[in-house]
Amino acid sequence: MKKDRAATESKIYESFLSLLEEKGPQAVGINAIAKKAGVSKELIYRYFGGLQGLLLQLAKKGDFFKTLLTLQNNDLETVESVKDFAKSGTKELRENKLTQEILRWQLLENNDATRDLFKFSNQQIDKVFSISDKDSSLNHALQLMIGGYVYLTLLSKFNKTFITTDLSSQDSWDNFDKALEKTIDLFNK
Amino acid sequence: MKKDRAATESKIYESFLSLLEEKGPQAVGINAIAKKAGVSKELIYRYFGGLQGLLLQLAKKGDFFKTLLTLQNNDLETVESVKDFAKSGTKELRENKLTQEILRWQLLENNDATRDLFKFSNQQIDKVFSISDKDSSLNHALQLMIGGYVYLTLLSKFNKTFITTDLSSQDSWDNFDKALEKTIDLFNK
DNA sequence: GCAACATGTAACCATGTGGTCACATATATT
DNA sequence: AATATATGTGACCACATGGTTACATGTTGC
Repeated sequence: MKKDRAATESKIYESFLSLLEEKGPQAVGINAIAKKAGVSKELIYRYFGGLQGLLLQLAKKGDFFKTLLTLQNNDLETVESVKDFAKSGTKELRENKLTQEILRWQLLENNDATRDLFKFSNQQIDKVFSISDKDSSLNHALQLMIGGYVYLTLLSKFNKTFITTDLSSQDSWDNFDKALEKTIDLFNK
Repeated sequence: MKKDRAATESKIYESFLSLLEEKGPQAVGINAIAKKAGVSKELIYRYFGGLQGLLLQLAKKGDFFKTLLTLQNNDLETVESVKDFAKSGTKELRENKLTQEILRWQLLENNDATRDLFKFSNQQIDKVFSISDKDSSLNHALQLMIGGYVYLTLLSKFNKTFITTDLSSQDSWDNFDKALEKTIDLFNK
């Protein structure tokens, strides 16, 4: 039997990530992770300090919101740049399943184990989305719409429609993008 | 020992409701309900057909969205009536914890047990929020904002802030309402 | 009163959970 | 080579889960 701690740690961490990504927060447990990694769960406690440690590791590595953070460098002075930013942001959100599951998780609980992870991911969100505008109404309108985007994205995992909108159709998301752009325009007129 | 089936059924159903309302979907289980009702769980199977039956009962009784449905009668022709409707809707959502937990539940799973409940509650949402406007952009903008309201409401249970906004402050919700109103205005200009 | 039925309980089952344990085996150190 | 240490395993624990069973007791109809 070969022994390779680095490889084992990697197997555990990757199993944890893919489990979260594929099956959501509810499916993430010590037993499930150990089984998926093909390893004794004792090692998860020994190497990571249990589930809490794995979440902390995820927080530190922070391999979510990457794309959004690179966009952060863009100046957001012109209306066009804000619109571009919004469009990239919504796309990133729809494509990044791991981020989605972390956001879903935040709607379920907030305890010692998850606190660090959420704290970090929220810092990321703050960095990206803190668009301080003179017009506080625009700020709140944008925050509502961003929240709406998150909500509809999470909802689309289990629901085909929201009110009259088909969440499985790319057209719908294009329309949401357009509505978002138009709102930005209207507030800037 | 007194025997009163009606009273027992009521105890079970009420325990189920308050458990869902207070602790969310994850806390709702046969054992927990039976324990809270102070009754043998066998009776839940016998009288309701298990958890699935309880959910079905909730769907049929449908004692959520009541306030919103009475508002439905308002004509939504004038801009002012749409704004009033929006304001009442957001208030109702923030106050109705049971509705909130059902909406939260929809973000977690969709299986045989929950299907009927979600189907019914979505029909209610559709009735209330199907504002067909000539301007499809306004429609999508409103849907994003409604979704955002739902998201932020659910988020506020475990999180104090979203981006820069204090979710525990009434002012914040007033500002969201104002932003919603202003958006409606801008689209109608 | 007595039989039939409705109502209620507690024990039990298989399974799953997080967590710990003693132990085995591979790798490093002396 | 012998010893110490790092790595890995499987059994085990207490507890909780959904679900079923056998049984006891209250209520009703004859």
